[in-house]
Amino acid sequence: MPHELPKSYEPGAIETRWAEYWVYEKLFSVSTPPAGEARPVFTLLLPPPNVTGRLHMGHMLNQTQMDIIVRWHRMRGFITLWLPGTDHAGIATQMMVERQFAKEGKKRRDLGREKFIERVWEWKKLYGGAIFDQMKRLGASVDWDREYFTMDENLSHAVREVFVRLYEEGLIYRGKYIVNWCPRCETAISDLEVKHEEVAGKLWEIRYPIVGTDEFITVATTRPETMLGDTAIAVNAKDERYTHLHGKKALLPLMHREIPIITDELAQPEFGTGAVKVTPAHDPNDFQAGKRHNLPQIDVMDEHAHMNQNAGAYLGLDRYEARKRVLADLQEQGFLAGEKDYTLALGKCDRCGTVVEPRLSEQWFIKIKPLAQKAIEAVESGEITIVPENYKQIYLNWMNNIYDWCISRQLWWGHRIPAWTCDNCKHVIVAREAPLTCTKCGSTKLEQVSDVLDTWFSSGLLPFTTLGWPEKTRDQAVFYPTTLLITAYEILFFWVARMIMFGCHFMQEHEQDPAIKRASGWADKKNDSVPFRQVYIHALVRDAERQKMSKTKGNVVDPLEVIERFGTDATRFTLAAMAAPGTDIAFNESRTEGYRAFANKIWNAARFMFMNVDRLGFAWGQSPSPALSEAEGAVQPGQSPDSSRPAAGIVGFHTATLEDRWILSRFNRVTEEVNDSLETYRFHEAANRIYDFFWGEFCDWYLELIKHRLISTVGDEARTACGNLVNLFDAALRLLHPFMPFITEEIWQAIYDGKPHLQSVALASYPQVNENQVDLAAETQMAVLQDLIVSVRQLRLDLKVEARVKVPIELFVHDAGTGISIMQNEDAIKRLANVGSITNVEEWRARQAPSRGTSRFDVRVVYERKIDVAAECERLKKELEKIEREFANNQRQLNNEQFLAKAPSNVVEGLRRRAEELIVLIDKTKSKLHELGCK
RNA sequence: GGGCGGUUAGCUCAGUUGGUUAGAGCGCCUGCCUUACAAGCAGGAGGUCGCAGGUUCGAGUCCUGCACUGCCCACCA
Repeated sequence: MPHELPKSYEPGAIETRWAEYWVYEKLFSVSTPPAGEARPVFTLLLPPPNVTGRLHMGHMLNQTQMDIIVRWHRMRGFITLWLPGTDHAGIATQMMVERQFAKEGKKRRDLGREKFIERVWEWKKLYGGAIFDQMKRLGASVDWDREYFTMDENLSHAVREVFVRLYEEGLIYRGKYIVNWCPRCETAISDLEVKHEEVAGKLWEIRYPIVGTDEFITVATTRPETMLGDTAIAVNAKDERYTHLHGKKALLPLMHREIPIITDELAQPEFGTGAVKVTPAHDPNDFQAGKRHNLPQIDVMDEHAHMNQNAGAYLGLDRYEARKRVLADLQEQGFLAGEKDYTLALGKCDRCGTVVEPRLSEQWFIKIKPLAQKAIEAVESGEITIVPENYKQIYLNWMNNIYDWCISRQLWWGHRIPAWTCDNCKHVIVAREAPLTCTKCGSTKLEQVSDVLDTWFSSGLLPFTTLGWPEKTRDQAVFYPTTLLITAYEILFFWVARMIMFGCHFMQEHEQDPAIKRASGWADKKNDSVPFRQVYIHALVRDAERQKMSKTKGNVVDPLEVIERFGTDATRFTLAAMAAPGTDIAFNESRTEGYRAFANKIWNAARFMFMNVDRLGFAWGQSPSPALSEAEGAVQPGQSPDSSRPAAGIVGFHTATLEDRWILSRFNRVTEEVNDSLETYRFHEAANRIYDFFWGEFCDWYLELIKHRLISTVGDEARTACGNLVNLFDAALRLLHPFMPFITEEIWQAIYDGKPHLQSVALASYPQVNENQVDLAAETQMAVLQDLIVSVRQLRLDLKVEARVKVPIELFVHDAGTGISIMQNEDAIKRLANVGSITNVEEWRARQAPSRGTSRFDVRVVYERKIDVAAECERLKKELEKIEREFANNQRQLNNEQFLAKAPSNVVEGLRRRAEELIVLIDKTKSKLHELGCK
C-alpha cells in the first residue's frame, strides 16, 4: 500500500519533517541571476524581529501574510527573494540583559562596557537562533543563505558610511538641545519613543514677588519642582494686565534669585494667569524662549532625574520627592496661590514606562526636512503605494509635520557613533575608520564618542545594505527596489518612513538591470531609488476579548503553543482567513479549531483518493503537476504572470459527466477569484474561497457524486474517474499550498510516491484560470440537481423516514430542459437522496402530503406516514408571507417608471425573471396550503 | 486638541465600484457511527444591518448629525 496515509491527521510530525526538508534542500535559496536573464523578480524584506525574545502572534500574522504572497509569486514563476534577518534592537535588548543582571544582583556598570556587550552577544546568539527556529516552524520560505543581523560587520560598515556621508552633507549635526530623556534607561529617546498618556494631575499657581514693590505675579505650572531652574517669567506683550511689569524683575521664591519679566508669545493670555515661568533647561518651549531672550539655562536635575547642586536645598531628592517638598515650602512661605485639577498628557518611555524628563543635553540629530521632502514626493507621486490607502494620508500628515530626529543614545548596545573627540583640543572628528591623530591639533589622544545610534537608524537602511551597499552589486541591480513591504501599522513611522527617507536619499544613483521584469503594472514607475514599490499595512492581533496583547496584561497568545495544539497549517489559515485589510484580528481559538477540522477534511479526502488509486492500480505520471518551466506556470519575459495561457486550468481532465464539467468550471472560477484576491491582499477572501470550494463543493458534492464510478464500475470508467480525481486534487493542493504549506506538501509528495518530478509542490506552478473550462450551463444544471436532492432530503426528515429506507419520489417538472437534466442524472439523485424510484408525473395532483419545490420542479416523497400538519402549515404560511413580501417589493419596483428608466437593463431583467418565479412559487405554496387543508 | 476605525445572527466576523432573496464559522435544535473523515454527514431555527435625518428609481453600502467604543498623533505652562 504505497500511498496510504496514516488514518489520523497529526500535524506535528508532518510539519516538522517538511520544515526541515525545505531548509535542508535549500529550496528557497536564490542565486542572483546573471545579466541577460529576463525573468520577473519579486523581492521582499522581512521586517527583522528584535532579538529580545520569542515570536508573538503579531509576528506570525506578519510572516503568514508574507509567506502566502511569497509562495504565490514563486509558484507563478518569479525569481523570488525573501530576505530574513534580526534586529539588534538597541534599547530593548539592553534592557532585557540588564534585567537578567538585576536578577543576579548586578548592574551593567559593574561589568563595564566591553564585558557587558559580550554578554549581550551571548544573549543574541541564544535568542536570534531561537527566532529563526520558530520561523522555520511557521514555514516561512525565506532564503536562509542570506540571513542578516543588523550588527553584522558589513551592515555596520554601511551604517558608518551613511553617518559620515550625512555629516559631510551637513545633514547630521551635534548640539545641546532639550531631548526626551528616560531617567531609568539613562538615555535620550526620540519623539516617537515617547507615548503620551492622559492622567489626572494638578495645576499649581505660584506667586513670585515683584522686586521693589509689594506686588506679586502669579504663574501656573504642572511641574513646580522645575521652578528651581526658572530664569525668567514671560507675559504676553498684548496682555494689558501685565504692561506695568514689563522690564521689572521678580524674586524666585525658595531660590532667592532675581529673574527678569520678559514679553514673549510663550505666554498666552487666556491660559492660567497669563503669566508663565520660563525654565529653559526643563521644557522644550521654554528652551526656545530662552534662546530668543538669551536666558541662562539652569539644569536642576541629573541623569536619574534627581535634583542636582543647582537645586540648592533640594539636592539629591528624586523629582517627585522634590515636588512635594517644593510645594510644602511654597505653602509654608505663602507663595502657593492655588491648586486646580488638571488633565495632562504625560510622556512615558515606550520601553519602560518611566515618565520622560525633558532634558538639556549634548546629542546628535538628523536634519530631517530635506530627507522628508523626497519621501513625501515618493508617496505623493505614487512611486510607492500604500495599502490600505487611508494610511497614505496618515503617512503624509506625519511627514509634513516632522521634527529633527535625535539619533544618539546613551546606551552600550548598538552601532557606536563614528566620531572621536580629541582629548587635547576637544575637536570632534567624524570618520569612517578610527583616526590616528587629531585633524586639528595632531594629538594622538583621541577617544570615540560613547553614544550609540538609535536602532532604527540601521534598520532604516536595510533595503539596500542587505544587498551589498555601499558597493554597487549585481544583487542591487536585480533586487532593488524591493517589491513589497508587509508590516504592522505600529512601525509605519519608526521604520517604514525612515526606509523611504534613506532609500530616496542614498539610492539616487541606483541603476536597475533593465532586463529584470517586475510585477505587472509597474511599467510607469520611474524612481528607482525608493526602497519598495508597495507597502501593505496589516492589522494588529488582539486577544479574543479584543484587548491588545501585552506581557503585563498576561494575555499574550503564544503562537507556538497554538501550533502545538492545532498545527501550523490551521493556525496560518486562521490568520489568513481573519485578515480583512484594515481591521484588527481578535484571535479566537474556536476558529483555529475549525480550520484544523478543515485540514483533517483534506487529509481524509486524500486518504479516500489513495484508497481508490491503490485499488485501481492507477498509473502515475498521467497527471503530473506542471512544473514552472512548463508552459502553464512559467512567465515569459514581458508577460504579466497572471494573464491566462492556453495551458491554464487543469490539463488532461475528462469531462464526460455533468459533475466533471461542473467541478472543472468551479475550480477555474475559484482559481480566478483566489488570484484576484491575492493581487489586492484580500487574504481572507482567498482563504474563504478555497475553504468553500474544497469542503462545500469538492468534498460534499463531487466526491459523493463520483464514488460509485470509482467503487462500483470497472475498467476505463473507474480509471478515468480516478485520473480526474488525482488531477483535480493535485491542482487544488497547488491552489491551497501558500496557505497550508505543510499538509499540501505531504499529500502532494504522496501522490508522486516519493518520486516527484519536482522537489516540492512549492516549486510547482500556481493554478491560473482557463476561461474555456468555465461552463455556466453545467453549473446551472448542477444547481437544479442539488436543489432536488436537498428537497428530497428535507422531505425525508419531515416525514421522519428512516435513514436507510429507500423511498420512491414523485416529480413534476415545469420545463423540458429541467426534466432532461434530471433524468440524465437519475442515478445520482437516487444515490445522494437515497431514492428508490422516480416517477415523473404529468400533472401535479392535490394530496395531503408535504412537498417541496422550486420554480423549476415539485417533488413529493411517497411514504405513508402522518406528519404534523399544523407544523407544516405553519412553515408554509411563513414561507408564503416571505415570498409575498418579496413579490410586493418586486412589483413596486417593476411598476415604477423611474426605476425602469434608470436602472441598468440586467437589473430590470433579473427582477422580471424573479417576478415570474415568484408568481409560480406563490401559486404553488397556496395550493399546498390548500392540499393540506390549512386555514 | 487634531485624525482614523468599529457598531450586521447568542458569540467571533465577512459583505470591492449603491442593484434582484444580507452570508460564514462557532454555539443551539433534529436525525444519522451511510466502508475518506463523529475533528464527520444530512437538515433546521436565528438578523427592523447602533440611532435620527438626507441623497437616490433603489441604501448594510453614499452624505450629515448623534450615541457608544477602540486606536493613533500632539513641544500650550
